[in-house]
Amino acid sequence: MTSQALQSQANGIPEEINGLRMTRQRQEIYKLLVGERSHPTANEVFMRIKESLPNISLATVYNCLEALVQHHIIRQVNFDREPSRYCPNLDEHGHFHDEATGTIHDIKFKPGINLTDLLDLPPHTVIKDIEITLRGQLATS
Amino acid sequence: MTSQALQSQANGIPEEINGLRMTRQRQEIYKLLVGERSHPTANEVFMRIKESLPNISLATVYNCLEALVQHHIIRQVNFDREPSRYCPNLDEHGHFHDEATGTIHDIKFKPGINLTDLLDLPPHTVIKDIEITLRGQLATS
DNA sequence: TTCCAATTCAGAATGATTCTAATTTTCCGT
DNA sequence: ACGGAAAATTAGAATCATTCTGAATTGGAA
Repeated sequence: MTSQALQSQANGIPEEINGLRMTRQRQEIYKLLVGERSHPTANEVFMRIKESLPNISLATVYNCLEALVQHHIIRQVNFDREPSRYCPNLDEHGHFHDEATGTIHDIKFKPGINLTDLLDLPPHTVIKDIEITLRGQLATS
Repeated sequence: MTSQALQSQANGIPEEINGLRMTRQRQEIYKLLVGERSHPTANEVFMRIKESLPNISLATVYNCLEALVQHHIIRQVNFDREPSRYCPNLDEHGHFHDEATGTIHDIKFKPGINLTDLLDLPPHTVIKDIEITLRGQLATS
């Protein structure tokens, strides 16, 4: 392979992210997630990814998603006990679940807000992760 | 039954809460939840409730918990895709999951905090429910 | 090339939860 | 109290997202 190998590939995704080797399957899945911000489930990813990788298996989709999550390349989002959804937005943000349409929307925090300042936490607590989820409806008018 | 039936029973739980008839099973499950604030799973409730109701079935535990949740008598709490947990605390609060011990702690908000004020929500949004979950560790010293 | 580890794969297994259909209990009008 | 309808309970089967297993493939280093 040419010097290109050192930088990135035709599809623009580097060979390695956060110490995770970006195999073809991982690349395609990551690209799909970045492309459509619809917070798809593993099964939805599986169905859509077949266009580019017709022989991929569902187990691989789960494997890849888990690897991407563990290397902090994407985030896993859960609503109640529904199937997990996956999100390429790494900024601190919440998720709003529109009950009318079933769609998920990223919710930014207003500037200068530090969540932990607002919570009555026990002293010496080390917070690794905060998740905020909202459920409701986008008014029609 | 005497006039007692109109007010409440020996165990102190009324015959009806929020329009839900409090059967023996629902009473015992609710009492157990109020008694120990450990946020048990359905299966943990099932195992512990057998002391007072040896013949209860797991399906009934699920039925009762669902009925209590739907009538806003208790709350269902989910962490990632772990089994659901149940919580009798109806005040608005978050949940802190201590990774070291696996225990769940209720987290109050500091006074005067309105969560929705801090979020960059789309206009005309009707929020039905907010959930805040934290993951981390209680420092040892 | 050759070897070893990582990855992928298909299908089986798991486990929390829900469903089903049959009983039992409760409610209410008589 | 009595009878019937509705609600609740029950045991076990079914569901379904996810994880596991073991074999096959791939990739990278020597």
